[in-house]
Amino acid sequence: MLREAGLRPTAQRMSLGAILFSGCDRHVTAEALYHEAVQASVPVSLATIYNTLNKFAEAGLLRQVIVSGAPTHFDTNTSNHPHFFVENTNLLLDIPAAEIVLEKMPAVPDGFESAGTEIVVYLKRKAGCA
Amino acid sequence: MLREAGLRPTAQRMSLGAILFSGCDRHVTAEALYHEAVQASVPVSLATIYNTLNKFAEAGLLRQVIVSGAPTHFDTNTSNHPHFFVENTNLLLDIPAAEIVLEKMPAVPDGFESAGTEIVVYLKRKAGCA
DNA sequence: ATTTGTGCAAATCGTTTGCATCTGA
DNA sequence: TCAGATGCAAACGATTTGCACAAAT
Repeated sequence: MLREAGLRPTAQRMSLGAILFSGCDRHVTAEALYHEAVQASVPVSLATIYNTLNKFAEAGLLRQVIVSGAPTHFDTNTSNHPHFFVENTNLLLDIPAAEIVLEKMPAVPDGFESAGTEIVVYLKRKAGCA
Repeated sequence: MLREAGLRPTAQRMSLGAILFSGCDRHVTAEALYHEAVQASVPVSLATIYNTLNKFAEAGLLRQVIVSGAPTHFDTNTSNHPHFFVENTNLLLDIPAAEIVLEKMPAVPDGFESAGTEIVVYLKRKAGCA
């Protein structure tokens, strides 16, 4: 899988890949993945986590999701789908692509091409619910 | 205007407000607004710019726009509209709300309520165009 | 008189980088 | 052998904060 993506299959990358891709789709931050790796006794540094996540994203294995007020998240589901994000938490949720439909895409200005669309619906806890 | 928003009208806030709201709709970063203010001989510190932008946003006078790979932008157009963002620049553009239509909004999970939707279409320069 | 904002510098957070070392091709 | 990856610690950029002072109610 790494080789196919043009990445050298090193020990760390294989271990991280196993954590990320062996189960269901998931969202991680660098920090969270680092803790998981440490707990799984994967010898890896935080810097390498950042490098690896960025390489994976570059190679199309992961999708970067930027949200306001939280560190960058990476999504193992690389399809173009929107997200919910709960404010003041690290909770990022997929929205099934079917749940939201763009009626019409805006015309891209001359000389440019689209490099992807990000849609994030911010959520807050309803008043009264602890 | 400041008073209506529940903000104390100080000299700095009035000057910054004048820069932001006297012309057409615009997008600024803290750093950019700081330089503008300095050039306009407004005595203000960068920390105050940040405070002011955050207060303005909180009060609903500005809208925060988060983009990947650039500092936070603030939009004087507080209506809920999507943006183009040109990668590796600070160029943020409004997309008229009419240009994009959501067919269907995703159901908000139980116990939460929506706090706003962000839509950003990332653009890159077309290959071959310097 | 009291509350709130300001300025500065220092602190913080997330992330990247320089460099020496190691490792996979 | 040698490009590329790793680890560490230091550097970094954007933003926030603590505290003394000033200004607004």
